[in-house]
Amino acid sequence: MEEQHVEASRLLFIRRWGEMAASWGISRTMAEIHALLYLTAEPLCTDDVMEQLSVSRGSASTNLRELVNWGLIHRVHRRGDRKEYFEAEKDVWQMFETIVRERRRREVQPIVETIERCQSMIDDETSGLRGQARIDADAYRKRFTDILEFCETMNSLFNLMTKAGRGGLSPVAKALARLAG
Amino acid sequence: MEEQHVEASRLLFIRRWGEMAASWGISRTMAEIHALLYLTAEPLCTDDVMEQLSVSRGSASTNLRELVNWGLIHRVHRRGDRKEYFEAEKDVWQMFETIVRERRRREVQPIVETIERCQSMIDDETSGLRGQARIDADAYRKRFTDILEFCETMNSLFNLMTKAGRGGLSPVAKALARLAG
DNA sequence: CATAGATTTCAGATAGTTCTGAAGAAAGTA
DNA sequence: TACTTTCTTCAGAACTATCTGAAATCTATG
Repeated sequence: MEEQHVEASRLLFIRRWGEMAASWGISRTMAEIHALLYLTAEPLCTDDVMEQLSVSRGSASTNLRELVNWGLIHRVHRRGDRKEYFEAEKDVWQMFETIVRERRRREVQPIVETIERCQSMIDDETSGLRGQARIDADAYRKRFTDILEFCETMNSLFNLMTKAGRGGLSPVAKALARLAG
Repeated sequence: MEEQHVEASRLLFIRRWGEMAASWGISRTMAEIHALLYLTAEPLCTDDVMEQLSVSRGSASTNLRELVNWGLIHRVHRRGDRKEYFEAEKDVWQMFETIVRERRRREVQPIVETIERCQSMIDDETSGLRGQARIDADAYRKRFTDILEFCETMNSLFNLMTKAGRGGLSPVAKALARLAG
């Protein structure tokens, strides 16, 4: 086999992409399927995925559905063929935007909602407090506000990143450099 | 108890911060300890953490060490007291920088290294390939390059952000919001 | 250097997640 | 309708991550 290094690089990438999954809150198999489809030019069917990654039909089915839900892969129907095929989004920036949108929804949004609730809980009560209790409440209020601002900054950063990809990094970099003084 | 809402908001925040942990690749207890220390004005010792969060000594010890490794909390020594106390970084911007730095190291860096290896594996071999094998190798090269470019853009953006952050969170947050539209 | 208090470590227990394989549903075809 | 192929679902199995509790280690002090 002359292409053994090419094939090895393919396997290495799939493996590593899967190993990274844990720190992204994604299951290893789901990430491996995504990597496989990202590298493969033609759409693959469930049996291809099962065979290439050595996973069961149930797992392949579930993880493919989840990837479709995320919007990272699409179903492809071939006329005259009963099977369903799947194809990954190949535009990296589009992929990134999708991942960011999902992660923001899962990670940042719940915190924002909780903080807002925490703030209103404190506001309900602060005016009636005196002495140390009042001081404590004010300290919490400050911490909650800081976190909220932090989340908003994260959101802006995410927006900025997706923009940066489209127009190129340079305009964003300049704007930030100006800010940094 | 007049402060029951204040206390409730404290518990709610700690709980939610912990629940979020999974999608950040951080253990729940570690996140809860961080939330507890973030909200508490005075440094706490291991026993305080054990009592307030109902966790074992071993778990408290391990998770506190891990938080120190991340740089999210500091050890505080009190003269005349053998116990060690822990205090969270309260500057949210500093916290943001720390989290981003760690996540980049854990999530982005390994991918970059893998891609570089994949690329060199392909380069070793491409010139000798002809026909379909050559076309496949070129396609892989393109996919790897796309991912690498993406990682580099992320890195640049993080660098700029942390630079921009020196002047305090609020102006940066506002400027980012404006930039991001 | 012996002791008591504090911290760390780690083998085994527990809890949580993901996978498997087979049954059943759905959809196309004769 | 009966049959075939494909897809989905889900109970139980397998695996992984995290915690517990106690023993070992460390450290300050008389």
